[in-house]
Amino acid sequence: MTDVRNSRADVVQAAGRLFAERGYHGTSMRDLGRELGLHGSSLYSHISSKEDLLVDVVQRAAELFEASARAALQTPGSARDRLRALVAGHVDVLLDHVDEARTFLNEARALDESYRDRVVAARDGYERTFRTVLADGVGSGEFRSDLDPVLTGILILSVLNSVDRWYRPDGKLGRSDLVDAILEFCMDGVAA
Amino acid sequence: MTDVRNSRADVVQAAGRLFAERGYHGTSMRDLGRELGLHGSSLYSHISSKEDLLVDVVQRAAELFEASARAALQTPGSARDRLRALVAGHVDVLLDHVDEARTFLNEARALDESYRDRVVAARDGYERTFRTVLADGVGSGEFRSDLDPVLTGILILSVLNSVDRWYRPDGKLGRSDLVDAILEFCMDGVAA
DNA sequence: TTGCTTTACGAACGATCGTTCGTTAGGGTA
DNA sequence: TACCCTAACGAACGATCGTTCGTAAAGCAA
Repeated sequence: MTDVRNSRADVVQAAGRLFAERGYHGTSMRDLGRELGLHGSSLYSHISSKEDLLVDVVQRAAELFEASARAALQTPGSARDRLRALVAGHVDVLLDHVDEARTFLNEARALDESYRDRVVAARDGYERTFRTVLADGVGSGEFRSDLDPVLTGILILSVLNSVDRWYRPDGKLGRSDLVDAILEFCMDGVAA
Repeated sequence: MTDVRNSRADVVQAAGRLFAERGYHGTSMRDLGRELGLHGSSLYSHISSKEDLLVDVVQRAAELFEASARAALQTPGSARDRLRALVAGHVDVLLDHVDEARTFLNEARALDESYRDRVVAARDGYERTFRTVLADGVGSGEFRSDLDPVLTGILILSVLNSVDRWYRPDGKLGRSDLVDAILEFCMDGVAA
């Protein structure tokens, strides 16, 4: 009844799950097959290599982060509002797509050079979005004038990228509470 | 001449380097041998299994972090002084022993259950040190009374554990500048 | 000198790796 | 009905994995 056959998307999703949990090199094609109730060799009906899977997962995460940043930049209002949107968007991507995000953050080194370069470029561009908003806020007088946008952007992203390591959505800390807490922790060092 | 033969410590150190760079599963014994100018099989004159190496590297990092925390706790003065010592000590361990620290933080999942449990316990104890100092500061009125020691400890450690991902010691930001910047970023959200 | 210990070699082991290939089962379309 | 295409099988490939073993060279102790 319900589809017993798998699609390429199913394979990519399961790959993201295992790559995030055990790492790319810690996941064999037979492991991945077992996750879907398949033989390892059957996966090649959907993909052409294991690295293809990693590329797909990482690319998907990159797109999600980029889309989130683009949306946040279009938030009307102050630089602080845009920073808030950036942070909230990052948390959303991280928590709604844990596997892809984790793989993006931790397993990109397993890609070979050309793909890895693209990941680094994506990461740089994303980080630059934070820097830009921070610099805007400094320019408009919203943030402290001696704030270093580069360093502050890095520190905020450090906090954000660790969220999935400790946050449990079933606890008493709801997601919006989480975003508020992070903003408070970071913004207090930012406010003018 | 200078010793041409390797000791167990050499092997463990090289293992830390490769595990940090490529991950445990991404490093073969023959890779590790090549790093030392040896055949893969020769490593077994020094160790009894690959996992032994991971245990050694991770254990060494755990000891370094624990020793740093113990020393910081004995710093005389205010809670803020002890927090400063904790942060500076963490940065020192992270930057002076990058490979062990990175492996400790990222590759513990490759350990089998009993060892992994011990790493988690060590991590919890270390985190508890931060919580304790933060709670002390709240109790003494140094830090904001509504500060959540658990959450704040996690956020500070998030910043700290990412340092090795971006900090380059040859840049214009010296190590003490780095510690100051982190403290400022975190403490502003902490001060009463 | 003789002998012991440490370190390294290099062939070889079985297991597992990513992947290929010929085949088959089944649902959708004509 | 006949056809085709997708998804899956399962055996098998060569490569590499962690590891074992018998051996040899070198330094130190007797």
